[in-house]
Amino acid sequence: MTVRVRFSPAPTGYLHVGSARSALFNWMYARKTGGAFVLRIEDTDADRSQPQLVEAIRESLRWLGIDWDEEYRQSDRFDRYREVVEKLVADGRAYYCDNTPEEIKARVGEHGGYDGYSRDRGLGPGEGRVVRFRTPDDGTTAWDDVIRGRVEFDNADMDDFVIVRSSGVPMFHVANAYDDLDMGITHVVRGEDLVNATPRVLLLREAMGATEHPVYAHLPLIVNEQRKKLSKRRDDVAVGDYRSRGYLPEAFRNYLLTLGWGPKDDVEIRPIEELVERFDLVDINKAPAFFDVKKLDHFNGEYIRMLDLDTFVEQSAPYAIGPDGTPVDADLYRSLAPGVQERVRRYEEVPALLGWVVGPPPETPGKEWRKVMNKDLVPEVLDAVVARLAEGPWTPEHLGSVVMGVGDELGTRSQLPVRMAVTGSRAGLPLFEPMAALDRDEVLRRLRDARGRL
RNA sequence: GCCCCCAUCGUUCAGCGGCCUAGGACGCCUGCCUUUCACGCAGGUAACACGGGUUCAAAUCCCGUUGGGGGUGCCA
Repeated sequence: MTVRVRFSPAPTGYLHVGSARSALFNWMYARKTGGAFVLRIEDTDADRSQPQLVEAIRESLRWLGIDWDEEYRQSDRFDRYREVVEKLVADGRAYYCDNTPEEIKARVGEHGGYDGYSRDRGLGPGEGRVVRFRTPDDGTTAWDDVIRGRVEFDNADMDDFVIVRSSGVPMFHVANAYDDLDMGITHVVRGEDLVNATPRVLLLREAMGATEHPVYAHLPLIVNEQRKKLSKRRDDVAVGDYRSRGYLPEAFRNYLLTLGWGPKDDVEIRPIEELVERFDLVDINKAPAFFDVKKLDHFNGEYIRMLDLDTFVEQSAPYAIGPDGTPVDADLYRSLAPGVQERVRRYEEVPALLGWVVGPPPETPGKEWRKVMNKDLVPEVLDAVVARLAEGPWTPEHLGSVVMGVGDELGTRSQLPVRMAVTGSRAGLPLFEPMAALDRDEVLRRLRDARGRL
């Protein structure tokens, strides 16, 4: 039997970290087994689904290198769902119900939820009527989850849930159950927040005549520092945001994979092919995992440093800009790039490294400034450097020998105060090459300004 | 409230009854390299939630406690 998995997002928001991880694990499994990966847009809720978000989701998946073999949209399939629902009604497995939300609230059954009042009233379709699935009153519904082991629910705890809205539009459970059946999905890999939906879908499948069920694998949730499920509201989770902040898709994908799973040989950062080869659903962890941006940054830094120089320059060039957006000269950037490459963990860090080359240096926090500039001999260093830089060749080599020479003569570290004066920071790129790219007057002005502030 | 689930360093993955005086990675700390920072290299810090069983032997199996999470929609 060939494996068929699916990723089924609802287009109610941008692709976020949690869904991306679900998509990724499905994709990994399909690629590992040579199976098919189906993208199914679950847009049955017309009020909340936004068509333009479908393209945004597809775009984020593509960015992550997650490609799909088939694509469907549930809104194209309403007729099919209505047809199976009619069959369910005819078979006595579902029924029309005219109870209003207020009435439902009053009608709470023994186990909570709707008490099934309309079950045998023989209602037909009509204005304001929904279709409910008639859940069994006893017995249990269970499955062997690849990740969690056996999970069991008492049918008595499930109320007769709505499967078709009063608007006539089918809902999640039917659409999902029918599509998995119709599309021959063999493995359902999704977030743990969906476990409670599984018995309902299983019951629905049986009512639709299914004799076999897919293998279910419920992924542990990705949580924030409060250990709560990542939420679009509270947390910074849109995949697109990571993209624009300068994370590499390979790094992001690789990091995502280490949440809930890891290769047995402990080598975490490696080509996707090797990860696919070692991946298996049964090895996925049960406990929720915290999305640790610090570790993501480390992964991203590693991936950035693995890039060949041309690729790095090409990808990071848009970030080589000053405070007002002025781009750094392309040739200059290229010559500076090796130094940039080993210093950034995200491309968005690039401007801080060389914005001072095309714009004013950033305002240095007073504490930082004093730490460097309140040292002995700083005035002497700055005075000497200003004096000796007034003329002479304007090359990195000469700047270096002047600054270092002053330090040698005065027996102090001369680079730090000069760096602080010129770049506004005590940390950064090797100083003299970018410094030589500034005008002599500009450098002298910055040095004198700093001297004046002492 | 009711239903379902989870529990190893601060974080993450490993460990599926003896190889564990618990390993890797991130973070953090120290040192080396270096007249900045970073990279790199060498070290270090730090965990089996608790209580009962089972067993010759438990981080590993069972039960309970505690703590945490998910769900409980005419959302998916």
